[in-house]
Amino acid sequence: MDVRWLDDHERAAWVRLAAVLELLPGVLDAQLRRDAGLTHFEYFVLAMLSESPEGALRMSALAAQTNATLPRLSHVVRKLSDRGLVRRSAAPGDARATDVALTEEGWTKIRETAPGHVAQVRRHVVDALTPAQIDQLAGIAEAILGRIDPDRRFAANLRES
Amino acid sequence: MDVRWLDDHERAAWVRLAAVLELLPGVLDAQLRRDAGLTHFEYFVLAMLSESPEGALRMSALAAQTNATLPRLSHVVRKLSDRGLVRRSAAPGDARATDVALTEEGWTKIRETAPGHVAQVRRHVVDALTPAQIDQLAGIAEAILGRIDPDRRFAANLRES
DNA sequence: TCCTGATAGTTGTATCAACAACTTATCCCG
DNA sequence: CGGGATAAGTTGTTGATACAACTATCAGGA
Repeated sequence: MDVRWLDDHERAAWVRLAAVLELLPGVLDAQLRRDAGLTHFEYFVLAMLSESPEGALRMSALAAQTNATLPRLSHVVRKLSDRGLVRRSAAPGDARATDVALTEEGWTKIRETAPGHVAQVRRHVVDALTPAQIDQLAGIAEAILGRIDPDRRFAANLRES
Repeated sequence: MDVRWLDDHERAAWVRLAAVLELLPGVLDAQLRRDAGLTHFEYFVLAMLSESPEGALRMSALAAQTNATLPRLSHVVRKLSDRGLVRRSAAPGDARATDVALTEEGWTKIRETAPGHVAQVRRHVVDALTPAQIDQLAGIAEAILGRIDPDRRFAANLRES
């Protein structure tokens, strides 16, 4: 088995990407925990709901949009429900299914939280790049997604405010 | 508080980057768990050791290079030690400190594991990009790191083969 | 010398995510 | 109109990480 190792350019790029992969999630998570008492994943769940018509989604649809397994989502939704941010209701027409909807407090929470999160994204990512780099980044990430998520189960309708 | 929301270009780039942030670690982790029974973090620990002179490092130095807290590293090293991949020894000259070194089995493990991991990185990242994009990516990641890790505590001596 | 503060690590606890097992309901085909 | 197969969620258990508390050692100054 002979290995195609990375050349200098490739390694420089990968090493830096790996560092971003390691550090950036922690930075975003920390701000949300501190300022809103939310995990990044919990924030993302609320955000996806807020962008759906009526602020409600079927559990399995929500799981697909957030790239979560159903068990994971179930636990998280239960806790969000305990905190009064979402409400669960039996889905009309299919007795197996459950619909999740933002409560009034949930709407308030996401409206209050989004600006700080966007500011964080701006500070640490968007504003660090030139307009040309922004477009390059879109192309690069798109190309990588073509490999790791070929049928766009996840990234399809992503729209983080 | 008026918010500077993201425009279309910015959002396109961020949404895709966020998707990569969400999916890529899982892909890399899965391959290592399946083929080597190692967490990505455990692999990274072994890799950092393998690139140090003598294959040994002080605990705190290893923690810095892997961006881990000392408690986290302590737990992981204990388990790697139980599996016979590393050995802990009192550091000469400072009775507080601990040196961690790869065992012969540890060397074997990292040599066997590296090719598959590099292949994975190639398949999902490097080979998805043009040479121009490789260089763009290095620049973009570098710029982001300038914001999230200004004094390069982490990315300094990163050298993932 | 001795005392204070800082450094290096370990251990224990609570939180979060992955996986497996289970319940209930729906679909579809004979 | 059964009945097996699939789908939707929930619950329980395990493994992993963050955080806090603790022990032991070193460094430096009164």
